[in-house]
Amino acid sequence: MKDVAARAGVGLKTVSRVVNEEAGVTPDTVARVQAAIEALGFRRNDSARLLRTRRTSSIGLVLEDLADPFYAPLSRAVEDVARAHGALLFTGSSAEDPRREQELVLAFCARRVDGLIVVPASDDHRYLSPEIEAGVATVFVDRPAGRLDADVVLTDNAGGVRDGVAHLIAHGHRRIGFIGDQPGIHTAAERLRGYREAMAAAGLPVRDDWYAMGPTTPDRVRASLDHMLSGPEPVTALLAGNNRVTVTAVRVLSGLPRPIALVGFDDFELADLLSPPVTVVAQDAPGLGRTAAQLLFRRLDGMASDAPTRTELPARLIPRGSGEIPPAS
Amino acid sequence: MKDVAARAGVGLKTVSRVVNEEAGVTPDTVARVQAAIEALGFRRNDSARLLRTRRTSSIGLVLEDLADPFYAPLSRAVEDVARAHGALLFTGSSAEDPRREQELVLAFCARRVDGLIVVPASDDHRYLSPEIEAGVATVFVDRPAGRLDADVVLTDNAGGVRDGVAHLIAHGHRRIGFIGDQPGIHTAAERLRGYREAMAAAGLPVRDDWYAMGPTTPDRVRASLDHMLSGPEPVTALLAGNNRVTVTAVRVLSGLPRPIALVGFDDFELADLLSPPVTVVAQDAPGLGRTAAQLLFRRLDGMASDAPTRTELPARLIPRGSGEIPPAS
DNA sequence: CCTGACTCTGACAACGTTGTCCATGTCTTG
DNA sequence: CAAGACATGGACAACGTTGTCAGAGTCAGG
Repeated sequence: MKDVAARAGVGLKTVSRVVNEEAGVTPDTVARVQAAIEALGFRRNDSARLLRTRRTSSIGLVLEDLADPFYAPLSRAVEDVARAHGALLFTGSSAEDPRREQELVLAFCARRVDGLIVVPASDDHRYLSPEIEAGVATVFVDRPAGRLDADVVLTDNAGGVRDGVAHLIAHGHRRIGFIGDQPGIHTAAERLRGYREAMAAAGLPVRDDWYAMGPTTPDRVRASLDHMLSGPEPVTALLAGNNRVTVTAVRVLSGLPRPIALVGFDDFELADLLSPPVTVVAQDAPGLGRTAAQLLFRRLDGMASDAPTRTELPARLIPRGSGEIPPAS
Repeated sequence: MKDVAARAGVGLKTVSRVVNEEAGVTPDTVARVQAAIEALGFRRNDSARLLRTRRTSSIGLVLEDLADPFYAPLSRAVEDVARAHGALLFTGSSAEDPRREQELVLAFCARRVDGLIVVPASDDHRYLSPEIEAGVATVFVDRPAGRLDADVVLTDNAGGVRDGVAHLIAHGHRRIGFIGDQPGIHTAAERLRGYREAMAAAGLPVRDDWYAMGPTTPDRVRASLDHMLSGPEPVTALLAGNNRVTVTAVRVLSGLPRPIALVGFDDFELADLLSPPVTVVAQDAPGLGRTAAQLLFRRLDGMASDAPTRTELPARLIPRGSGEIPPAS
């Protein structure tokens, strides 16, 4: 910048003014400075600029896995909102590891991001309160923060599962199974709750061997499913608690002599091309990201100190056929 | 930091030393400083630090769409390598718009990222040469840079398609169709080349109505496919030039009275669950990202000025059945 | 007791920008 | 023509850190 000033024969501050398109510079001078910038290939150093202005125009996004088909569109939505607000996006995957989540979050804070969007991997976010007090706007998405009162944007997991189970009930099922992720994960617990509520609302019992919670590896899902199908009162329909479960379920069910009704949680590409096409309860992944990001920027634009909010986005049942298979009589 | 120094009763530089775990500070002093840091909730401002050290420990990734099932795992692989090198990752989607690509790249440069990984959306990257000369390591992925000599990591697109076509030929096909993306896109052109080469290698002609290049919207793909199937010498097998084409092709083909052999380019989840299971030529998306990122950090660690390299990763044929349907006699 | 070597520590400048404030020159108006 | 208003430009400090260097203290050996 010094070089540019020298070459254009003006003061440092004048170059700054030109770069920032501030008013109060003669067109003639502007031209001279522009020429010098061009000639020297000068590019403003935003790090320095931001050190001075104390706004980095960047936000950090921490999620479980950037490559996950659910989080990828969420990230993209966040990115779009960030772009609209002139901010750049740092991303990081926590891989469901609380320590890694914290590392990432604190690294972003050290970079002095303006705001943070976090899909919690840990259940204790008190480490964040000094940062929040220091002015880092923070929005949690998909799962609520642990031991911290902060903005959160969620899917109505319980409601979605209720709709899914109700769909199965409406098609004549009475013995319905549920396979979900580890109960410590908030979304998994919520979905289980939805399952119980829907069954209860229809006056149906829930046998202990009709539901299983735990890691959603193919082996485990397969075992749980076998168990549900071979007990004294085998289920005639299954609600799969997330997309990994759904995929494994489709594999197992396709090998069965007669089909079993299935509703999956989370939509996935090509669900409509399977046979039978898979009915799902779809979350609005881009919606979650967009909503969270918009909330973040609203905080940044002034409503900083309002009370934390909780937003719930509906899940949507997409009937495709697999939920409409009637129970064997 | 000033406050910390005052509270601990030491000089500014000593705090700096403690924060950076530099040697040569009495354990006693370290403890006092640590206590002060703790008490004040101090966190080093990396922006300032990086202004001084001229290394931001961050890299920028520009790709077409963060949410795309091909690019998401690529990003994740880049992120993992970056983390291993202690760097943070900026991401941005160009949405195949050259202007947006340039905006993102230059914004990252203004932030003084150490390096850049770019999936080109434009065909002219000369705007990058001043940055590269200024020391920003740059690696292109998936497609080569335009009018610029730079590192690039590619899939062997032509080779992959050759294998796919050879697979179809091996199963008795002679009239094979190809539907690809717009010919201006490097990967699409390469794949078309592979198709032609494989046909030529087998001594087979290629009729003009056997291949179609253009936007891969469902409508267009459907039209192209109809055309190939209804001409005087209808194709008996299809090579789909990317995953969007594959999906549409599966939809159309499943409605046909008798099946047609299909090989898709790019693997996709659940391909094995469709009926028939879809044979594909799979790219190694994480491999592309990993290789590019590793190359980037090698550049950063010293081999800055070596000549640009070109790396080609193989594509892998995954036979699943849809390519083994014999031609109607 | 002096010297030299060594260990800690702190003052200061610098990184590249922007905000503040003042100086200069020009124009308008009474 | 004088005086004030306005437009333009520049000097300087500051943002929060680190690199350089030199000063202060400690210790061992002569």
